[in-house]
Amino acid sequence: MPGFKSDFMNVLHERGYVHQCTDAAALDARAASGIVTAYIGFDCTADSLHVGSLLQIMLLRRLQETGHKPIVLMGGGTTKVGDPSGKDSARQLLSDAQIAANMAGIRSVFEKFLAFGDGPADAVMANNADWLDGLAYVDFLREYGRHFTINRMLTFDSVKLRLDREQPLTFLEFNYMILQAYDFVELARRYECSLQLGGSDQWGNIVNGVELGRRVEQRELFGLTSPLITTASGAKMGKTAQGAVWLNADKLSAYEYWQFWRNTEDADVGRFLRLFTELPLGDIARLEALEGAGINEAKKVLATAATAMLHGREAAEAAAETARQTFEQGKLGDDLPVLEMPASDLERGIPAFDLFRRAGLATSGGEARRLIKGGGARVNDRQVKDENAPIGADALNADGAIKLSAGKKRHVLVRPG
RNA sequence: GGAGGGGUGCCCGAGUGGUUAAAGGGGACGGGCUGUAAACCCGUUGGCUUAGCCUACGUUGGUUCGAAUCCAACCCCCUCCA
Repeated sequence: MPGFKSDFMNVLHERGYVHQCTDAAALDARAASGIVTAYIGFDCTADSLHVGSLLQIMLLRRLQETGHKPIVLMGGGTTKVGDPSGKDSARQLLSDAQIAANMAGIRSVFEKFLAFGDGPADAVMANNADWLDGLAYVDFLREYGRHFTINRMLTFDSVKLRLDREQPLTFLEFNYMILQAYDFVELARRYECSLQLGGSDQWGNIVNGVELGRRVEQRELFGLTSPLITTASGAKMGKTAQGAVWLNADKLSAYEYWQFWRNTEDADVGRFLRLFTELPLGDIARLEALEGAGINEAKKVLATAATAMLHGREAAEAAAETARQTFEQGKLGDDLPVLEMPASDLERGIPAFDLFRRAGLATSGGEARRLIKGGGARVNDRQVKDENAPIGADALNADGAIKLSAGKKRHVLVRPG
């Protein structure tokens, strides 16, 4: 690895954040001599971000740590268009109200990772709806559209993949890259922003922005992308038994988030520690050298560190403790998901399959029955044999709860409430 | 507007009148082995009040004892032509 002059570039390279960069040497010189303002755009397609976006958030955090200024760009405008990158078909169009609601859900997570304020290296938040919503179509086309050739746009992966696979690409989506390019120029004007970060799937969009900046503003802009993170066995990162790994606490508890990291594959532990925690590289090298079952200790460190960053130290420790009690001592941890059940229902008793469904351990009665037939369902650690057997108040343990388990890892506590 | 191809379960994809809740693969879930890992092996994978019933192969109608399979109209997608 070539030695860089700036902390920023050194840290990014050492920890494995860099996939491509438009001009690493020039960017390094810029970062070594003063504050660089950089941005990442986040589209508002859901009411919470998930771990797939965590790498981008970490990029901004590293940027700020090394003395530079992050801009979080909310895609209030671009979300109305929809990014075709990496997708086979257009997303359903979101209404303005949905976009606004999603943006509200997403915003809060950044405050956990970045320091916002008015200082020179404080993070700021912007919304591209502020300049995109009011664009006059013909003026915009004349001023910016002439800098884009169709010939070139057709060569970008986001477009090419769709066409190659004979999937429709609407003109609406086709415009996304132009709007994103324009975002970069607009941020350069408003904030002296000179660097756009993003995932590797954003390379085309980012390069377009860099070029547009040079053509219309004679500015030297930079782009830097991070690698696509997959697990060592090739799967896309960010799925758990329950679905997406959300960052908002109301969509995924600290305990479940901790579990997600705890279940990291052996081969990924070192890489994830470098990317998603702030442990010194020396400590990480020591942890990832652990062999056999020993590497589980490294996974716990990873889980607790990552969870602490998002949910706070206290919640992370509590999640670690719950996991310890549940998995290592066979007891009940306080942080397990809880299903509140009316006392009257418990008195009456509920068929086992229905209880598992209501606890969210199966999405339908049939799935719950299959779980039981397959021998994967347990009540208070005893296997359920009869799918219709009523489970009631007599199953409450000394602690006043019933422990339901689906498989070895998924547990829910049922409490009267 | 014209010609041709196509729309099947979470996804991909077979199936061209009955034994088809629909081959095969992927994914997912469960079990085994382990270390709450990977790999591998086994099972399951539409819903329900589950030895039964209901709903399903773009939509709506029709032919037939019987249709995902045949016919008609319509909707949507792809390719080429205008």
